[in-house]
Formats: sequence, C-alpha cells, structure tokens
Amino acid sequence: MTVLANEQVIDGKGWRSGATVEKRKLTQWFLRITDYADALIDGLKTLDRWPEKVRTMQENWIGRSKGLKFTFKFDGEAPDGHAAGLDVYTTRPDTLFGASFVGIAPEHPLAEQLAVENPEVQAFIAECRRGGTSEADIEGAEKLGRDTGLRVVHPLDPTRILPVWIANFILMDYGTGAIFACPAHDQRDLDFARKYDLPVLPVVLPPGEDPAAFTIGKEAYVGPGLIYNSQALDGLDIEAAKTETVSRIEALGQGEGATVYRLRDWGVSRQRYWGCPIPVIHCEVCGPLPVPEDQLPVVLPDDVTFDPDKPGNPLVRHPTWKHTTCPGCGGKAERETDTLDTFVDSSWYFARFTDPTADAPIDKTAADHWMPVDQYIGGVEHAVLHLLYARFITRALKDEGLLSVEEPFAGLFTQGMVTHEAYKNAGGEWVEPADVVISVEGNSRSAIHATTGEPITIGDIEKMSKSKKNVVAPEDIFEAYGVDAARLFVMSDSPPERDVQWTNSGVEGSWRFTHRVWNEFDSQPAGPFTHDDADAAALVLRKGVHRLIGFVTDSIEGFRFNSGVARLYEFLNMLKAAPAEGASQGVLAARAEALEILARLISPFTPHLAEEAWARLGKAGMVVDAAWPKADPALAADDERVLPIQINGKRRGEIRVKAGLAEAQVEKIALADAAVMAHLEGLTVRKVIVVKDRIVNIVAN
RNA sequence: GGGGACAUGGCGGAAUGGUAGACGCGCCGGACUUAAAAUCCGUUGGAGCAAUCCGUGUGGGUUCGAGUCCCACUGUCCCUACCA
Repeated sequence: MTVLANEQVIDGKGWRSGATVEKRKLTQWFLRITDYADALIDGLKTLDRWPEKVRTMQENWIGRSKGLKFTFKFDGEAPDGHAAGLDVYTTRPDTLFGASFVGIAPEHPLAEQLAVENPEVQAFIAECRRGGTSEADIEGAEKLGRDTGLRVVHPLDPTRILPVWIANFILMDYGTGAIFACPAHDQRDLDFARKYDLPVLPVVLPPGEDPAAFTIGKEAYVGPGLIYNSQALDGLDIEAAKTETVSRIEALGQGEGATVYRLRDWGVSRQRYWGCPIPVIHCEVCGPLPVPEDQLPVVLPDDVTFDPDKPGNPLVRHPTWKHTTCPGCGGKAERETDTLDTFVDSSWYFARFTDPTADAPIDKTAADHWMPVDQYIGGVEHAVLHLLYARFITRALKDEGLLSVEEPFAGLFTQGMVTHEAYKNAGGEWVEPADVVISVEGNSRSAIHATTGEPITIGDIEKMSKSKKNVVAPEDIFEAYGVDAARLFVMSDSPPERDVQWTNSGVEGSWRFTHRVWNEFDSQPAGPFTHDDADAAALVLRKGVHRLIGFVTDSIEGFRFNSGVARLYEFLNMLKAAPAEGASQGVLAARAEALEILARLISPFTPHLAEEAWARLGKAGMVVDAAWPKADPALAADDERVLPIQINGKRRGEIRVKAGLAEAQVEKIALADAAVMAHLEGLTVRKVIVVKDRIVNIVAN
C-alpha cells in the first residue's frame, strides 16, 4: 500500500453544490497509476488478441502527449510567491511566436491569490464555477475571460509583452493549468481572442498561400505548412519548428520538453460500507500508519445500520469498529473508515482464483501456472476502467514480486448486449413487451396493449433496461421455450460481439430446432448396424457429419457461434432427408454415427438436449465428459468440386471436376463446356485464369 | 471538436480478393384437419413469358475478377471531449 498510495488533502474547495457537502478535511487515498502511464501504453502493443477498439480507447484515455513545459517571466514586479514566473504547457511550441496572451484556469493558484485581493476577480471565478461543468453544454459554452492586469515577457522575443488572462476554458487538471494562446492556430484561443479583441497573428502558412495575403477568419488554421512571422523559425516545417523551439527554450534554462498525460491518479477512497477497508490507522501523534501485516485483513463489522435519514458511510457511525490502538505509539487511534473502490478487487481476483484456498492473497506457484488469463470476455463498457485498472494492478503486483506476468489478459473478447424494442403508450409511459400485441400487415407493424387495447408506439431497439421496461423476464422465456432454446437463439442470432435483438419469433425457430433434433434421436432404432460406403446415401451422410465437425469446431474457436449453429441446421436438414424409417443398413449405420457426433457438437449450444440425446443413444456417462469428436480426414475431404466459369468476370456456367485437378486440365474442360462455348462464340480467348479448386475466369473479346 | 466502428433481401445475418444473399425469421403456396393450432413439403433480392439484365449506402480507383483492398462523400452507432 505504501508503495502505491500517496496522500492528498482536499479542503472542500472544488466541490460542487457546496451547500450539501459538509466542509471537512478528507484524507483521500490515491493509487499512482500515472507512474505506469508509459508502461500501460507501451504494453498495449503486446496485446495482439485484444480488439483494436479497446486498445485505442485505452491509449486515448491515458492520453500521452509530448510538448514543452516552460516559464514566462513576469514583466515588472511578480505577484507574491510567483517570482519564478508562470509555468505553461503546450503541444504546439512551433506556434510560440503567434502567442497573443497567456491564459490561466479559474482554479489556478495565481487566480485564487488574485481573488483574495480583488473582489471582481473573485466574482468572475465564482461565475466560471457556476457555469456548469455539466458536459452537455460545454459544446456551446461561451468563452469567458478576465484580464488580470499582469504582464509576462515572451521568452524568445523580450520586446513582446503578453497580457495574462483568466479564462474559463482552461483546465486546471491538465498540464500546468496555464497556457499561451495562439489564436491563429487554435479554435478555442481564436474564439476567445475574437470576443475580447486580442491580436491574431498567423505563424503557419498553408501550402500555396501568399504570406502577404493570408488571414485568419472565424476558423483557426490547424493544418500543415511552413512557419513564418517567427524570426529564426521562419521557413521550418511544423515538426522542425517544434524541435527548434524546445531546444532554444532549454538553452535559455526556461523550460524543457515534457510528456503530459490525461490520465489522473486513481482515487480509491469511497465513503461507503460496501468495499474492502483501507488498511490504515490514523493516530494524532504518529499520523496515518499502515495496519501491521499480522492484523490483516481488516474485517468489516457485520452489525452496521443503514439509516435512510443519515446518509453517508455507516462505518463512521459504528460505535466501536473504528476505535483501535496506534501500531506506532500504542495510543488511542482511529481506523480509516473509507473503503476501497470495488474496481480494486476486480483488479486482482483472477490471480486469487488460481488458488482460492491459499493462505497468502496470491499463491505465486499457482498464479505462475495459470496466468495470464487466456481468454477474457466482457462488455465493452469496461474498456477503460476495469481493464485498465487490472492491467495497472497486475504490473504493480509484478513489481512487488507477487506475480510474474505484466499483462493479466492475453485475449479479450467484448460481447454484445441483448436488446429489445421499447414501447410507449399514448400517455408516454413505457410498456413491457409482455403487455404488447404486435400485428404485422405487409411491411408495416402496429401494436396495441394486450389488455386495454390502446394503441402503442413502437420505439427504438435498445439495450434491455428496467427504466424503459423493454425487458423480457428470463423465467418467462425458460418457461415457454426452455433454457436450451433460449441459449441457442442468443448464440445463433448475431455474431457475439454484436448486440442481439430479442424476438419471440426468433426463439421459436430455435425451439423448433430442438424438437427436430430430438425427433431424429427418438426415431433412430437400436443398432448395431454395419457401415456400407458403397451405399451412396450413407456416404453422403457420413461425409456431411465429418465435415460438420470441422465447421463447428472452427466456429467455436473463432467466436463465430452463429455460423456454427447455421451449419448444425444445415446438417439437420441433411439428416431429415435420410430418415430412419425404411432406411438401408448403411444409412442406419451412418445415422447412428452421425447422431453420436451430433450429440457432442450440440452440447455447447443446447447442453440439456445433448445429455438427453446422449442417454437416448444408450451412451454411458455424460456427454459433457465425452471427448470432442474428431473428423476422419478421408471422409471430411471433398473429392469433387463444382467450379464456376466466368467470362470477363461474369458467371456463365459451371463444371464438375476432381479436387486438385491440374490447371491445364481444368482449362481444357472449361473451354469444352457447352454453355461456355455458346458464350464465347465470336470472341477470341485472350487469357484463362484458373484458381485451383475455386474458379475459372476466361478473358475474351 | 477528436478518435473508432459499421452500412448486404421485408428482418437477424452468411461470404480466406473468386458462384452475393448460407442458415434462421417472416411472407406466400401446398399437404394433413370438419376447422384452427401444431407439424410436414415447397417458393421467396428486383425486373422480365423467357433468353437475359440489374443488384452489397453514393461517386471514383486498383484487379482477369471487389460486399471484401485504396481515395472521396453520405448516413448510423459507439467512445471521448474546451486535454492547449
């Protein structure tokens, strides 16, 4: 803990709606995830079995940017405590000569210091804070600013003096909370400059523009070009000018190239009962101390009360739990009553799971054997929180010698959600699907309420949620169709990374499939039967089922369950075409073989049916314990191919040839085909492209 | 504003650069039934009697061949956001 945590004191400033939050000293515990920012970005490259999307989201979330951190010296007397100057950060050092003012965040210490002496500044800062951080209206939010009266000196041109403004669009949390503004090449700076009539000086000339004529209107120019109006930087491209500016500032000793991250340290303190206690004891004499190891884990009390009239953490109100003795001086002390963010727990549970009975939190031998997790499956909503925290904690645990891997999850699959249409009545209230009757007329659908008959509006297809009542109770589905049919439908309807639209007619299709499958098992007489590969119908069936094994196996391993299910449907149709009734010995033998394989292939999709079918075949044990079937390569192989013949890219016929037939032979057969010859009449064959076992294309004119 | 993904019949969706629409749903037709439900069989991208033609959001390009690759555009969804 001491390795990972630091301490910050928040004194109530920065809280919104301060009226409801009691002003008090809080000890907030943070985990220093920012120490791992580089490692977490660089490690993404090794996660080749993660979706590109999630890796991009994490990279953006960490938000590494390279730039320049430097100091503006004040012109004239510096404010108290700011003799060194004002630190700013930029990713566009190349535009330094386009600077027309310096901006600081309303929460910047300098701004707050000025507010103490100046009521107008104080009022302005208060106004900024009021003007919602409420995300939605940030888009159109008006730029607000106030000149502080302070002036700073341009570091590369001491003759230029820039005003310092407090501006509401500058974030205290990012960089240094202060910027230099270059309105010509930054839209926010431009909006601000236009409003307060500040200079706009372009320093990047777009290709093909005349330097004498180029001006900035309402849009900042952020594209490529050559630097001008910038003294020694003139003529350089943007990248070269960045490098040059950084080295000039560094030579002056006024700053240096710096990497800044959007990622913040992870505040893990929660004022809640439900979470692991933060193992710290506060002593008035010794300060905060970690709970000694032999007293771990700190266990939550069982007898807390949740009083709706007293919001907040019940641990604070518990009569005895927090009182303890200081591990340092032995005096009276209090336990930390904050608990850990539950994301802390989900950041290492997988390591614990490798030996859940071990005395230590993680048994390293077991963890070394099982970690990393081969395949992790979850919703994409965890892309930047859980999945980033788990990567961070895993690296931290490795650095502590508790794990050997850096990355917890070798493979990641993000599955979709089950969705359903949402319905509203005339009064605008949400209505459950169970209460809605849909009628279809041609291509249009309409809905009425099942009991009242009032018209219902059919809304969008959305993720099932209680608030919109677009949920179908699983119990009702299981009752009507059984769990197997429900499971099969969810797996067969859409690829698993995509959302599944729940439809009753869809699940009925799956339900029918389970019945048809059972009919095939039920109608099969007891054996034994003798294989007869001379029996054409029997051979077709045997080839079919041995090819099916490969299809289904591949579809499961490749997360293409819907395609696998489609192949099972296909094969069932083949099986139905060779019914047991009146079948030959050969067909009965082939059917018996097919059913035995089929029971195992359907077990991941319809496990209960598979067990029932397995028992019906008289097999011992459970199908779930049976080995996955292996295809006989001789039977699975395709010995004949139907090749389409294209003429100038259009399909004009097909030929049936042996698999693997030499190209010259195929060409000969193709050119001799009657349909092909008819189409070639009057044309000269220029070229014949034969793709072995796939297609023939004849180029002719 | 930034980033990403996607776009295929009435619907969900198939398709290592090689027969577009597998499989399912729905619709339509038929069998069974006194009738209905269930079940079974069959048809089903569009136009056309047919040969055939046209078809994967729009416009270009690469290729013998493009749903698939490249460029531009349009639309939808997701993430993120005054991040300097």
